[in-house]
Amino acid sequence: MAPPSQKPRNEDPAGDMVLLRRGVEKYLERTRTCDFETINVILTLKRTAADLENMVSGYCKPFDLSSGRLNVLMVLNTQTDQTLALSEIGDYLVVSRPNITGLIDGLVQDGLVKRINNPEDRRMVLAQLTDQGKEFIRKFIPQHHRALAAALGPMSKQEKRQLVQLLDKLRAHLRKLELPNTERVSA
Amino acid sequence: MAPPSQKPRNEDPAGDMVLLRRGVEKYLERTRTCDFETINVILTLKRTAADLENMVSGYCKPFDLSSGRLNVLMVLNTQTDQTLALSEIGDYLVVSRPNITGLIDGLVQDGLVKRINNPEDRRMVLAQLTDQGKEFIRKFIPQHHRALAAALGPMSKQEKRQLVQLLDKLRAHLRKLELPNTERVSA
DNA sequence: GCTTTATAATTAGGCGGTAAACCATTAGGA
DNA sequence: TCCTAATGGTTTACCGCCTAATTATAAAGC
Repeated sequence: MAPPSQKPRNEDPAGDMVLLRRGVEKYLERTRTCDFETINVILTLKRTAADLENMVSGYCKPFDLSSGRLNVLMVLNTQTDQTLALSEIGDYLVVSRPNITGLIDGLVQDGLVKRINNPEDRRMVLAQLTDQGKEFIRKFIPQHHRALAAALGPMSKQEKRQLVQLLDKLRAHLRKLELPNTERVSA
Repeated sequence: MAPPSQKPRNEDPAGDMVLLRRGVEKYLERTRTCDFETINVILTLKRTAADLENMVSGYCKPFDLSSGRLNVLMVLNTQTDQTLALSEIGDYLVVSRPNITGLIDGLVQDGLVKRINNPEDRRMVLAQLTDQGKEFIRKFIPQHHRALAAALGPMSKQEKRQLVQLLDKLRAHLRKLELPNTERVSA
Protein backbone atom coordinates (compact mmCIF):
# COMPACT_ATOMS: atom_id res chain seq x y z
CA MET A 1 0.00 0.00 0.00
CA ALA A 2 1.88 3.07 -1.18
CA PRO A 3 5.64 3.05 -1.12
CA PRO A 4 6.84 3.01 2.50
CA SER A 5 8.47 6.22 3.66
CA GLN A 6 12.16 5.67 4.10
CA LYS A 7 11.89 6.09 7.87
CA PRO A 8 9.02 4.52 9.78
CA ARG A 9 7.20 7.00 11.97
CA ASN A 10 4.47 5.10 13.68
CA GLU A 11 3.71 7.65 16.35
CA ASP A 12 3.50 10.64 14.03
CA PRO A 13 -0.06 11.98 13.87
CA ALA A 14 0.41 13.05 10.27
CA GLY A 15 1.70 9.59 9.39
CA ASP A 16 2.58 9.06 5.78
CA MET A 17 1.65 12.63 4.87
CA VAL A 18 4.32 14.22 6.98
CA LEU A 19 6.67 14.90 4.06
CA LEU A 20 3.95 16.45 1.96
CA ARG A 21 2.59 18.65 4.72
CA ARG A 22 6.01 19.94 5.73
CA GLY A 23 6.89 20.67 2.13
CA VAL A 24 3.67 22.59 1.59
CA GLU A 25 4.08 24.47 4.86
CA LYS A 26 7.60 25.58 4.08
CA TYR A 27 6.65 26.55 0.56
CA LEU A 28 3.68 28.62 1.69
CA GLU A 29 5.84 30.42 4.23
CA ARG A 30 7.84 31.77 1.32
CA THR A 31 5.10 32.47 -1.20
CA ARG A 32 2.08 33.27 0.97
CA THR A 33 -0.36 32.62 -1.87
CA CYS A 34 -2.65 30.46 0.25
CA ASP A 35 -3.09 29.52 3.87
CA PHE A 36 -1.84 26.17 5.05
CA GLU A 37 -5.11 25.12 6.67
CA THR A 38 -6.97 25.26 3.37
CA ILE A 39 -4.51 23.07 1.52
CA ASN A 40 -4.18 20.73 4.45
CA VAL A 41 -7.91 20.09 4.51
CA ILE A 42 -7.88 19.17 0.85
CA LEU A 43 -4.84 16.91 1.07
CA THR A 44 -6.04 15.17 4.19
CA LEU A 45 -9.54 14.66 2.88
CA LYS A 46 -8.27 13.04 -0.27
CA ARG A 47 -5.85 10.81 1.59
CA THR A 48 -8.40 9.68 4.14
CA ALA A 49 -10.89 8.77 1.45
CA ALA A 50 -8.19 6.81 -0.35
CA ASP A 51 -7.20 5.00 2.83
CA LEU A 52 -10.78 3.98 3.51
CA GLU A 53 -11.19 2.81 -0.06
CA ASN A 54 -8.01 0.76 0.23
CA MET A 55 -9.22 -0.82 3.40
CA VAL A 56 -12.54 -1.87 1.89
CA SER A 57 -11.10 -3.17 -1.34
CA GLY A 58 -8.48 -4.93 0.75
CA TYR A 59 -10.88 -7.17 2.59
CA CYS A 60 -13.08 -7.55 -0.51
CA LYS A 61 -10.21 -9.04 -2.45
CA PRO A 62 -10.30 -12.55 -0.95
CA PHE A 63 -13.90 -12.76 -2.18
CA ASP A 64 -12.92 -11.73 -5.70
CA LEU A 65 -15.09 -8.69 -5.21
CA SER A 66 -14.23 -5.08 -5.92
CA SER A 67 -15.56 -2.21 -3.86
CA GLY A 68 -17.57 -0.86 -6.80
CA ARG A 69 -19.33 -4.16 -7.30
CA LEU A 70 -19.92 -4.46 -3.59
CA ASN A 71 -21.68 -1.11 -3.63
CA VAL A 72 -24.00 -2.30 -6.35
CA LEU A 73 -24.82 -5.48 -4.44
CA MET A 74 -25.48 -3.47 -1.30
CA VAL A 75 -27.90 -1.08 -2.94
CA LEU A 76 -29.72 -3.91 -4.72
CA ASN A 77 -30.02 -5.68 -1.41
CA THR A 78 -31.76 -2.71 0.17
CA GLN A 79 -34.69 -3.20 -2.24
CA THR A 80 -37.42 -5.54 -1.10
CA ASP A 81 -37.37 -7.40 -4.43
CA GLN A 82 -33.60 -6.98 -4.87
CA THR A 83 -34.30 -5.31 -8.21
CA LEU A 84 -33.46 -1.88 -9.58
CA ALA A 85 -33.07 -0.27 -12.99
CA LEU A 86 -29.47 0.42 -13.91
CA SER A 87 -30.12 4.14 -14.03
CA GLU A 88 -31.61 4.00 -10.55
CA ILE A 89 -28.50 2.32 -9.23
CA GLY A 90 -26.52 5.17 -10.72
CA ASP A 91 -28.78 7.68 -8.98
CA TYR A 92 -28.32 5.95 -5.66
CA LEU A 93 -24.59 5.66 -5.86
CA VAL A 94 -24.13 9.08 -7.51
CA VAL A 95 -22.16 7.50 -10.28
CA SER A 96 -22.25 7.65 -14.07
CA ARG A 97 -24.32 5.20 -16.09
CA PRO A 98 -21.45 3.73 -18.08
CA ASN A 99 -19.83 2.87 -14.80
CA ILE A 100 -22.93 0.97 -13.71
CA THR A 101 -23.04 -0.92 -16.99
CA GLY A 102 -19.51 -2.11 -16.40
CA LEU A 103 -20.08 -3.09 -12.79
CA ILE A 104 -23.22 -5.04 -13.69
CA ASP A 105 -21.31 -6.77 -16.49
CA GLY A 106 -18.85 -8.08 -13.95
CA LEU A 107 -21.49 -9.13 -11.47
CA VAL A 108 -23.45 -10.97 -14.17
CA GLN A 109 -20.30 -12.83 -15.15
CA ASP A 110 -19.79 -13.81 -11.52
CA GLY A 111 -23.36 -15.06 -11.35
CA LEU A 112 -24.36 -12.69 -8.57
CA VAL A 113 -26.75 -10.55 -10.62
CA LYS A 114 -28.99 -11.05 -13.64
CA ARG A 115 -30.21 -8.59 -16.23
CA ILE A 116 -33.93 -8.41 -16.94
CA ASN A 117 -35.37 -6.51 -19.88
CA ASN A 118 -38.23 -4.41 -18.61
CA PRO A 119 -41.26 -5.19 -20.82
CA GLU A 120 -43.06 -2.02 -19.73
CA ASP A 121 -40.28 0.25 -20.97
CA ARG A 122 -38.02 -1.53 -23.37
CA ARG A 123 -35.26 1.01 -22.97
CA MET A 124 -34.72 -0.04 -19.40
CA VAL A 125 -32.72 -2.93 -18.06
CA LEU A 126 -33.36 -4.14 -14.54
CA ALA A 127 -30.68 -5.69 -12.38
CA GLN A 128 -31.69 -8.32 -9.87
CA LEU A 129 -29.71 -10.32 -7.33
CA THR A 130 -29.57 -14.01 -8.17
CA ASP A 131 -30.03 -16.56 -5.41
CA GLN A 132 -26.29 -16.88 -5.32
CA GLY A 133 -26.01 -13.10 -5.05
CA LYS A 134 -28.49 -12.96 -2.18
CA GLU A 135 -26.69 -15.73 -0.37
CA PHE A 136 -23.36 -14.05 -0.85
CA ILE A 137 -24.45 -10.65 0.38
CA ARG A 138 -26.28 -12.18 3.34
CA LYS A 139 -23.03 -13.71 4.50
CA PHE A 140 -20.86 -10.76 3.58
CA ILE A 141 -22.74 -7.89 5.17
CA PRO A 142 -22.12 -8.72 8.84
CA GLN A 143 -18.40 -8.85 8.31
CA HIS A 144 -18.48 -5.76 6.11
CA HIS A 145 -20.34 -3.75 8.71
CA ARG A 146 -18.10 -5.04 11.45
CA ALA A 147 -15.07 -3.86 9.50
CA LEU A 148 -16.57 -0.42 8.95
CA ALA A 149 -17.46 -0.10 12.60
CA ALA A 150 -13.93 -1.13 13.53
CA ALA A 151 -12.48 1.41 11.12
CA LEU A 152 -14.42 4.23 12.77
CA GLY A 153 -13.90 2.71 16.19
CA PRO A 154 -12.11 5.60 17.87
CA MET A 155 -14.76 8.16 16.91
CA SER A 156 -17.76 8.87 19.08
CA LYS A 157 -21.20 9.21 17.56
CA GLN A 158 -21.00 12.91 18.15
CA GLU A 159 -17.68 13.18 16.37
CA LYS A 160 -19.10 11.30 13.41
CA ARG A 161 -22.02 13.70 13.20
CA GLN A 162 -19.70 16.64 13.52
CA LEU A 163 -17.54 15.32 10.71
CA VAL A 164 -20.50 14.76 8.42
CA GLN A 165 -21.80 18.20 9.23
CA LEU A 166 -18.52 19.84 8.29
CA LEU A 167 -18.32 17.86 5.08
CA ASP A 168 -21.92 18.65 4.16
CA LYS A 169 -21.27 22.32 4.62
CA LEU A 170 -18.31 22.05 2.29
CA ARG A 171 -20.22 20.03 -0.28
CA ALA A 172 -23.16 22.40 -0.30
CA HIS A 173 -20.78 25.26 -1.00
CA LEU A 174 -19.03 23.36 -3.78
CA ARG A 175 -22.32 22.71 -5.52
CA LYS A 176 -23.17 26.38 -5.38
CA LEU A 177 -19.84 27.24 -6.98
CA GLU A 178 -20.39 24.81 -9.80
CA LEU A 179 -23.88 25.78 -10.84
CA PRO A 180 -22.94 29.14 -12.42
CA ASN A 181 -20.78 27.39 -15.01
CA THR A 182 -23.33 24.79 -16.01
CA GLU A 183 -26.95 25.62 -15.44
CA ARG A 184 -26.86 29.35 -15.68
CA VAL A 185 -25.98 29.22 -19.35
CA SER A 186 -29.23 27.42 -20.07
CA ALA A 187 -31.34 29.56 -17.73
CA MET B 1 -20.83 15.63 -13.45
CA ALA B 2 -22.64 12.49 -12.35
CA PRO B 3 -26.12 11.86 -13.69
CA PRO B 4 -28.48 14.54 -12.39
CA SER B 5 -31.09 13.33 -9.93
CA GLN B 6 -34.48 13.36 -11.54
CA LYS B 7 -35.71 16.14 -9.25
CA PRO B 8 -33.47 19.08 -8.47
CA ARG B 9 -33.17 19.75 -4.74
CA ASN B 10 -30.95 22.76 -4.42
CA GLU B 11 -31.74 23.53 -0.80
CA ASP B 12 -31.30 20.02 0.49
CA PRO B 13 -28.28 19.80 2.77
CA ALA B 14 -27.57 16.21 1.69
CA GLY B 15 -27.74 17.25 -1.96
CA ASP B 16 -27.13 14.52 -4.47
CA MET B 17 -26.62 11.96 -1.73
CA VAL B 18 -30.15 12.16 -0.41
CA LEU B 19 -31.33 8.99 -2.16
CA LEU B 20 -28.40 6.96 -0.95
CA ARG B 21 -28.61 8.16 2.63
CA ARG B 22 -32.32 7.53 2.91
CA GLY B 23 -31.95 4.10 1.42
CA VAL B 24 -29.20 3.19 3.86
CA GLU B 25 -31.12 4.62 6.79
CA LYS B 26 -34.27 2.67 6.02
CA TYR B 27 -32.30 -0.49 5.42
CA LEU B 28 -30.41 -0.21 8.70
CA GLU B 29 -33.65 0.35 10.59
CA ARG B 30 -34.67 -3.13 9.53
CA THR B 31 -31.40 -4.99 9.83
CA ARG B 32 -29.55 -3.12 12.61
CA THR B 33 -26.20 -4.56 11.55
CA CYS B 34 -24.45 -1.18 11.73
CA ASP B 35 -25.20 2.32 12.94
CA PHE B 36 -26.13 4.94 10.39
CA GLU B 37 -23.54 7.47 11.53
CA THR B 38 -20.69 5.14 10.70
CA ILE B 39 -21.82 4.47 7.17
CA ASN B 40 -22.73 8.08 6.63
CA VAL B 41 -19.24 9.22 7.52
CA ILE B 42 -17.76 6.86 4.97
CA LEU B 43 -20.17 7.75 2.19
CA THR B 44 -19.87 11.49 2.78
CA LEU B 45 -16.12 11.41 3.02
CA LYS B 46 -15.81 9.62 -0.27
CA ARG B 47 -18.26 11.92 -2.00
CA THR B 48 -16.65 15.09 -0.72
CA ALA B 49 -13.23 13.98 -1.84
CA ALA B 50 -14.66 13.17 -5.27
CA ASP B 51 -16.38 16.57 -5.49
CA LEU B 52 -13.17 18.37 -4.66
CA GLU B 53 -11.28 16.30 -7.18
CA ASN B 54 -13.87 17.11 -9.83
CA MET B 55 -13.60 20.81 -9.10
CA VAL B 56 -9.81 20.81 -9.45
CA SER B 57 -9.71 18.69 -12.58
CA GLY B 58 -12.49 20.90 -13.94
CA TYR B 59 -10.47 24.09 -13.94
CA CYS B 60 -7.32 22.23 -14.94
CA LYS B 61 -8.93 20.97 -18.11
CA PRO B 62 -8.66 24.20 -20.16
CA PHE B 63 -4.90 23.99 -19.60
CA ASP B 64 -4.73 20.40 -20.81
CA LEU B 65 -3.54 19.47 -17.37
CA SER B 66 -4.77 16.67 -15.16
CA SER B 67 -4.86 16.93 -11.41
CA GLY B 68 -2.24 14.21 -11.01
CA ARG B 69 0.20 16.03 -13.24
CA LEU B 70 -0.54 19.27 -11.46
CA ASN B 71 0.41 17.65 -8.17
CA VAL B 72 3.75 16.61 -9.60
CA LEU B 73 4.44 20.10 -10.90
CA MET B 74 3.51 21.59 -7.55
CA VAL B 75 5.82 19.39 -5.55
CA LEU B 76 8.68 19.93 -8.00
CA ASN B 77 8.10 23.65 -7.71
CA THR B 78 8.55 23.55 -3.94
CA GLN B 79 12.18 22.47 -4.42
CA THR B 80 14.73 25.24 -4.76
CA ASP B 81 16.24 23.63 -7.85
CA GLN B 82 12.89 22.29 -9.12
CA THR B 83 14.42 18.82 -9.12
CA LEU B 84 13.47 15.61 -7.35
CA ALA B 85 14.02 11.90 -7.83
CA LEU B 86 10.94 10.06 -9.06
CA SER B 87 10.84 7.98 -5.90
CA GLU B 88 10.95 11.13 -3.80
CA ILE B 89 7.98 12.54 -5.66
CA GLY B 90 6.17 9.35 -4.83
CA ASP B 91 7.07 9.72 -1.17
CA TYR B 92 5.80 13.28 -1.13
CA LEU B 93 2.53 12.55 -2.84
CA VAL B 94 2.02 9.20 -1.08
CA VAL B 95 1.56 7.53 -4.40
CA SER B 96 2.95 4.41 -6.04
CA ARG B 97 6.02 4.50 -8.22
CA PRO B 98 4.39 3.23 -11.41
CA ASN B 99 1.95 6.09 -11.10
CA ILE B 100 4.80 8.61 -10.94
CA THR B 101 6.42 7.06 -14.00
CA GLY B 102 3.22 7.59 -15.96
CA LEU B 103 2.66 11.14 -14.75
CA ILE B 104 6.25 12.12 -15.60
CA ASP B 105 5.85 10.52 -19.03
CA GLY B 106 2.96 12.83 -19.76
CA LEU B 107 4.68 15.93 -18.41
CA VAL B 108 7.81 15.20 -20.46
CA GLN B 109 5.67 14.87 -23.56
CA ASP B 110 4.08 18.23 -22.76
CA GLY B 111 7.53 19.78 -22.40
CA LEU B 112 6.95 20.83 -18.79
CA VAL B 113 9.45 18.43 -17.21
CA LYS B 114 12.67 16.74 -18.25
CA ARG B 115 14.25 13.48 -17.07
CA ILE B 116 17.86 13.54 -15.91
CA ASN B 117 19.88 10.40 -15.27
CA ASN B 118 21.59 10.77 -11.94
CA PRO B 119 25.30 10.00 -12.52
CA GLU B 120 25.91 9.43 -8.81
CA ASP B 121 23.41 6.62 -8.59
CA ARG B 122 22.58 5.25 -11.98
CA ARG B 123 19.39 3.61 -10.78
CA MET B 124 17.81 6.95 -10.11
CA VAL B 125 16.07 9.29 -12.50
CA LEU B 126 15.59 12.91 -11.55
CA ALA B 127 12.69 15.01 -12.75
CA GLN B 128 13.23 18.71 -13.27
CA LEU B 129 10.90 21.49 -14.35
CA THR B 130 11.80 22.91 -17.75
CA ASP B 131 11.70 26.67 -18.29
CA GLN B 132 8.32 26.18 -19.86
CA GLY B 133 7.22 24.21 -16.82
CA LYS B 134 8.42 26.88 -14.41
CA GLU B 135 6.69 29.57 -16.41
CA PHE B 136 3.47 27.60 -16.51
CA ILE B 137 3.36 26.84 -12.81
CA ARG B 138 4.23 30.43 -11.94
CA LYS B 139 1.16 31.62 -13.78
CA PHE B 140 -1.06 28.79 -12.66
CA ILE B 141 -0.50 28.77 -8.91
CA PRO B 142 -2.22 32.05 -8.01
CA GLN B 143 -5.41 31.00 -9.74
CA HIS B 144 -5.15 27.50 -8.30
CA HIS B 145 -4.80 28.76 -4.77
CA ARG B 146 -7.57 31.27 -5.27
CA ALA B 147 -9.86 28.46 -6.38
CA LEU B 148 -8.98 26.32 -3.38
CA ALA B 149 -9.54 29.20 -1.01
CA ALA B 150 -12.90 29.86 -2.64
CA ALA B 151 -13.86 26.22 -2.35
CA LEU B 152 -13.23 26.25 1.39
CA GLY B 153 -14.66 29.73 1.69
CA PRO B 154 -17.45 29.04 4.15
CA MET B 155 -15.18 27.30 6.66
CA SER B 156 -13.38 29.18 9.40
CA LYS B 157 -9.77 28.44 10.16
CA GLN B 158 -10.87 26.70 13.31
CA GLU B 159 -13.31 24.50 11.42
CA LYS B 160 -10.57 23.53 9.01
CA ARG B 161 -8.30 22.52 11.85
CA GLN B 162 -11.10 20.61 13.50
CA LEU B 163 -11.79 18.76 10.28
CA VAL B 164 -8.15 17.84 9.79
CA GLN B 165 -7.94 16.73 13.39
CA LEU B 166 -10.90 14.40 13.01
CA LEU B 167 -9.52 12.98 9.79
CA ASP B 168 -6.06 12.49 11.27
CA LYS B 169 -7.53 10.59 14.15
CA LEU B 170 -9.34 8.35 11.73
CA ARG B 171 -6.26 7.84 9.55
CA ALA B 172 -4.03 7.03 12.49
CA HIS B 173 -6.50 4.36 13.53
CA LEU B 174 -6.71 2.93 10.03
CA ARG B 175 -2.95 2.57 9.86
CA LYS B 176 -2.94 0.71 13.15
CA LEU B 177 -5.55 -1.70 11.82
CA GLU B 178 -3.52 -2.41 8.72
CA LEU B 179 -0.14 -3.08 10.29
CA PRO B 180 -1.01 -6.48 11.82
CA ASN B 181 -1.56 -7.91 8.33
CA THR B 182 1.63 -6.57 6.82
CA GLU B 183 4.48 -5.72 9.14
CA ARG B 184 3.81 -8.04 12.02
CA VAL B 185 4.49 -11.08 9.86
CA SER B 186 8.04 -9.87 9.31
CA ALA B 187 8.63 -8.76 12.88
C1' DG C 1 -49.66 10.85 -38.19
C1' DC C 2 -44.83 12.33 -38.26
C1' DT C 3 -40.95 14.71 -36.32
C1' DT C 4 -38.30 16.29 -32.61
C1' DT C 5 -36.63 15.78 -28.13
C1' DA C 6 -35.58 13.29 -24.03
C1' DT C 7 -34.34 9.03 -21.75
C1' DA C 8 -31.81 4.30 -21.06
C1' DA C 9 -28.06 1.64 -21.98
C1' DT C 10 -23.93 0.73 -24.26
C1' DT C 11 -19.23 1.34 -26.52
C1' DA C 12 -14.74 3.50 -26.82
C1' DG C 13 -11.18 6.03 -24.80
C1' DG C 14 -9.04 8.47 -21.06
C1' DC C 15 -7.07 9.61 -16.23
C1' DG C 16 -5.77 8.36 -11.40
C1' DG C 17 -4.54 4.84 -8.88
C1' DT C 18 -2.96 0.00 -7.54
C1' DA C 19 -0.21 -4.60 -7.50
C1' DA C 20 2.83 -7.97 -9.64
C1' DA C 21 6.66 -9.04 -12.38
C1' DC C 22 10.97 -7.55 -14.38
C1' DC C 23 15.50 -5.25 -15.16
C1' DA C 24 19.37 -2.46 -13.71
C1' DT C 25 22.17 -0.96 -10.16
C1' DT C 26 23.87 -0.44 -5.56
C1' DA C 27 24.82 -1.94 -0.86
C1' DG C 28 25.79 -5.48 2.63
C1' DG C 29 27.25 -9.83 4.53
C1' DA C 30 29.75 -14.27 4.48
C1' DT D 1 35.68 -11.00 -3.32
C1' DC D 2 31.41 -12.83 -4.59
C1' DC D 3 26.77 -13.52 -3.76
C1' DT D 4 22.68 -12.02 -1.88
C1' DA D 5 19.51 -8.55 -0.63
C1' DA D 6 17.53 -4.10 -1.27
C1' DT D 7 16.45 -0.05 -4.08
C1' DG D 8 14.77 2.69 -8.27
C1' DG D 9 12.31 2.59 -12.43
C1' DT D 10 9.44 0.63 -15.91
C1' DT D 11 5.96 -2.47 -18.05
C1' DT D 12 1.67 -4.84 -17.92
C1' DA D 13 -2.72 -5.59 -16.33
C1' DC D 14 -6.36 -4.42 -13.61
C1' DC D 15 -10.20 -1.44 -11.10
C1' DG D 16 -13.01 2.89 -10.30
C1' DC D 17 -14.42 6.65 -12.23
C1' DC D 18 -15.25 9.97 -15.98
C1' DT D 19 -16.82 12.13 -20.77
C1' DA D 20 -18.33 11.84 -25.52
C1' DA D 21 -20.61 9.50 -29.00
C1' DT D 22 -23.97 5.81 -30.55
C1' DT D 23 -28.22 3.08 -30.61
C1' DA D 24 -32.83 1.96 -29.00
C1' DT D 25 -37.01 3.33 -27.27
C1' DA D 26 -40.52 6.53 -25.44
C1' DA D 27 -42.72 10.92 -25.00
C1' DA D 28 -44.05 15.50 -26.59
C1' DG D 29 -45.13 18.92 -30.16
C1' DC D 30 -46.95 20.11 -34.45
